[in-house]
Amino acid sequence: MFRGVNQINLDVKGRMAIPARYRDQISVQCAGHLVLTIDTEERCLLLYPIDEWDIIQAKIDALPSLNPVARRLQRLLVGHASDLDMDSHGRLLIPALLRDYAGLDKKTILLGQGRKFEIWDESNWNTTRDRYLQEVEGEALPEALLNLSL
Amino acid sequence: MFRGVNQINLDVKGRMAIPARYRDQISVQCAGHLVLTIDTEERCLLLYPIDEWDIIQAKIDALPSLNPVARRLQRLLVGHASDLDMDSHGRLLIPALLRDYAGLDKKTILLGQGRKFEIWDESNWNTTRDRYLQEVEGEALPEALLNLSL
DNA sequence: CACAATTACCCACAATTACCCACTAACACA
DNA sequence: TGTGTTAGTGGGTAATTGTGGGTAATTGTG
Repeated sequence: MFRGVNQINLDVKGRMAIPARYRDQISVQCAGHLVLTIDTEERCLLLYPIDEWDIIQAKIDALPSLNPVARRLQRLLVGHASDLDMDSHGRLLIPALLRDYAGLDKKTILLGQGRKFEIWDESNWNTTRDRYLQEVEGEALPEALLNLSL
Repeated sequence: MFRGVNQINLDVKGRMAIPARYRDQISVQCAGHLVLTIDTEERCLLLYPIDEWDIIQAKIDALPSLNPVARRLQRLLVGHASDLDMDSHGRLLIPALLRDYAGLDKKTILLGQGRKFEIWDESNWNTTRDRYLQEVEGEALPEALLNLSL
């Protein structure tokens, strides 16, 4: 289970150094083999260990391909999915197209989200997070959440 | 069960010394392995023993991830959750991003809250506490609270 | 087939963090 | 009130991690 925020600087080549504390787990789980794709709701990227991605892609493939919503998901998610490998220093080269999609330049945020990571442009993340903090208050919570005691 | 207020000074490296009376329980319960995340209502931090946190994260993970409110909670809570270990002197290094979120500089408050702790900037805590004292007067209590005998 | 652009691999330095040690303050007990 | 013990605080050092950049190999393009 991945969690936690990390501020990471991309270098001029567009490489992102994965924080050391995640590397062991990534090496064990998927031998450093990851898949990066886009998030369809927000301008951020999703980073999956290959084994987790395979499960997701299987689900997407199983959707009825005549359904337009399903087709759209297939094109967006599978279409943008890129295979990445960590280099010897635990870095990932983020493909230029995906960098553009998420508006990444230098300062980026890596967000642990359980089975996957999210990658955000730092300023985009800050504004989005502040928006979330505002919105969470006073909104109708789904029933499952009402019983959540933190 | 943790309880009580403690005024604690962070040192220049951002470390917080856990009061000695809590250390034994923390060591026994979770071998000094804790998780720190943000509170979404107030600008303070929540500190959980790892076993308590695992329960919470499992609940959050189980929420439907297409529900926007659930997504937001996942991003805020899991996204900010950082693993911390007590050092040999019972201190925790508070990550810089979380320190910023809660506005911690030197004088901080550690608040025992049952299964977890809360960490506040001291002046923020004082104003918030005073506000609470004001608000409690004359407010309508939910039924569950009316039957509470203190 | 040659050239340019990109990518993979490697090395070097800078910054951060983990670990350890030392000092001071607080407290309990005689 | 003195003494011993524990807790709190500060900081030094070594190892690890983050960052930058060079060069060779590979790929794409004309």
